Amino acid sequence: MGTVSKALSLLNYFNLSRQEIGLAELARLSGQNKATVYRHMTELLEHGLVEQVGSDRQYRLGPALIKLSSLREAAAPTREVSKKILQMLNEKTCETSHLSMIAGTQLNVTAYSYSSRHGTRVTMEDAEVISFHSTSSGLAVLAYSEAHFQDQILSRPLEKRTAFTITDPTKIRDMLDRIRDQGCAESVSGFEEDVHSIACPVFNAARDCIGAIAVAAPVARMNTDLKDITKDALFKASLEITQLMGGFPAHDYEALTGRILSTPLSG
Amino acid sequence: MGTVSKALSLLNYFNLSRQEIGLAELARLSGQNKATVYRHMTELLEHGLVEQVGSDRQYRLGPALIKLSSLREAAAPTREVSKKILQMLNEKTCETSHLSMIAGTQLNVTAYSYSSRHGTRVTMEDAEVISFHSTSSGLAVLAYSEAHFQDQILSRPLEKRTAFTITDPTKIRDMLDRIRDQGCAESVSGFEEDVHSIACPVFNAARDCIGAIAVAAPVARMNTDLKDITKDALFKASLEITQLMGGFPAHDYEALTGRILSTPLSG
DNA sequence: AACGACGGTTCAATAAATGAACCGCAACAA
DNA sequence: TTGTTGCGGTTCATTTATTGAACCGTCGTT
Repeated sequence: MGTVSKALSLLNYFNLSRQEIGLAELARLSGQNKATVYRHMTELLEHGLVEQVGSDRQYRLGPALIKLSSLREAAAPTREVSKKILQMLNEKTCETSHLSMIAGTQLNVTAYSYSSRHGTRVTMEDAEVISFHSTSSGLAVLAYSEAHFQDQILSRPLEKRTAFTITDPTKIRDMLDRIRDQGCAESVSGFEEDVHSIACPVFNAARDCIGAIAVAAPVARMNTDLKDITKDALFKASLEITQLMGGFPAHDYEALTGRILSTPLSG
Repeated sequence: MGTVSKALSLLNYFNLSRQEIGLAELARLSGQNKATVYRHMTELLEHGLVEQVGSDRQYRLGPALIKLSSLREAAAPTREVSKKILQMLNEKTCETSHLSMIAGTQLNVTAYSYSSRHGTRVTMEDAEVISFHSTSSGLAVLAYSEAHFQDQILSRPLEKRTAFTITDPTKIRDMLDRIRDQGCAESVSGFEEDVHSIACPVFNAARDCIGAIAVAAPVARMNTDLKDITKDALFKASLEITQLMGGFPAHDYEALTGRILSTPLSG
C-alpha cells in the first residue's frame, strides 16, 4: 500500500457519528505514527479535502469535496438519474428504495427515496455503509462479483448484526448460487431487525457488478403480493439504472431478466 | 511537495470541459512520469476518487466523492445554509447570487441561485472556477486576504478575459485598498461581457477570508438604486453566512459593516 | 508545581517513490 | 503484409522522500 492510499484511508474515519477527529485520535484509529498522520492530514488540508476547525484544531471533511462531487455529478449524473428511478420504485411498491455502490471493499448507500404511503417506513442515513453478507444489496453484489472479490469479502470476519444474521461463509456461498438463479437477493432482518429487503445488481460498461438497487419494507408488510410487485419493478429498475450509467448487465443476468420480464406478472 | 499532494493534484485536471482524461494526457498535463501518474491514479482508483470508463480506460472523477461530500455536508451544512441566504439575496435584488470559496489557489463557485423576476439573468455553471483579478468575488477575497496570498495570485499571469479586464497588478492593488474602504468589491464586464457584479467577503473562525458572496446583474440593470439595495443586502448576507459557517468577520470589516448597517439605507 | 494529553516539529535511518525502458495491443499508413 | 505511432500497463535498479522516536510549547487538571 502506497503513501497516497495511507493518506486517503484517513478520510474513511470520518462518518456520520464521527464528524470531527483530532490528530491524536486519528493516529490511534489508524494505528499510524502521529507525525505520519500529521503530514498526511496537512497534505489533505492543502487540497481542501479536510479542514481544521475549532480551538483544538480538529479535522473534518473539507469544502473541496463539494466542488469535486459537483464535477463528478456533471461528468456522470448518477445521483440525479438514480433519484428518479428510486422514486419510480417507491411509487410502485410504496416502500423505501435505495441504491448502493461498491467503493473499494465497502458498500455505500449513494441515494435513497422514501414513500409517503405508510406511516412507518424503513429509514436510511446519508452515505450509510452497509455490509455485504447481511443485506440484500450486498448479497446481490457478491452474487454477481468475481470469485476473487467474493473471497476477499467472505474471508473477513462477518459481523452478526442481529439474531438472524447469517455469518457462515459456506451458507452465504450457497445463497449466492440461489441469487444468481433468481436474479435477486433477499434479506430478512439480517442487517436491521424487522427489515425485509430485496435487491438486484447494477453493472458498469464492462459488465462488472458495481452496486445494487433495493427495496426495503417492514417484515410484516412484505407479503407475497408485494414481493412479486417489488421483484418485477426491481428487475426493470436495475436494467434501467445500469443502462443510464452507461453499463450493460452481465450476460446471465440479461438473459434471466429477459425471460422473467417477458412472462406476465403473477405468483 | 509530498507524494500525496502530487497524487491529489491530478484531480485538479478534471473540470467541466475536461471530464475524462487518459493516462498519457494526464502525464503530459502534470509533467510527471507516466508510471508515476499510473500508480497515483491506481491508488485514487482504489479509493473511488476516480474511476475508469470506456474501452480506452480514461479516468474520470469517482463515486466516492458523492459519499464524502454527503458526509461533508452532514458535518458542515454549508451548501444548504448557503442556498437559503442566496435565495434571500435574489428575493431582495431580483438578480443572480452566488457564493464562492477558496480552494488552494483557485476560487470555486460552490452555490448559486437565480431570480425568476427578469427574463434575462446572469447564469452560472456548477463548480465553476472564477479568477481572482477579474471578478468582484475574487477581488473581495484578495482585498481581505493576507499579503502573501495576494502576492502569490497577482504574480501569476493575469488573463485578459474581456476588453474591460484589468490585468495591471499595480492597479489591482489600488483597487484592493478601495475595496477595504468600502467593504465590497465591484466588477463591470471584467469576467464576462455585460455582467456587473458586487461582492462581499466571507470569513472562517480564524477571521481569515475564505470566500465571497456576490450578486451579478446585466450591466444595464445595475443602476444606483439596485447597487444600494444590493450592497445593503450583501453586507448582511456576508455576515450571516460567515456566522453560519462558524466564522467571524475580520475586525476592520466587522467595524465597517457595523457602521454602514446602523445608518438608514439611502443614496 | 507537577502531570498528562494535546498539536506540532526535528532528523537520522530506511523504506518507499521514481523513471527509463520495456511489453502487448490497436489503429493507421504505406 | 509490414512498419510506425501512441496507448495502457509493467519492471527494477537508483535515489529520494517517508518514517517514527524523541522532542517542544501549551493548555487544563490535579
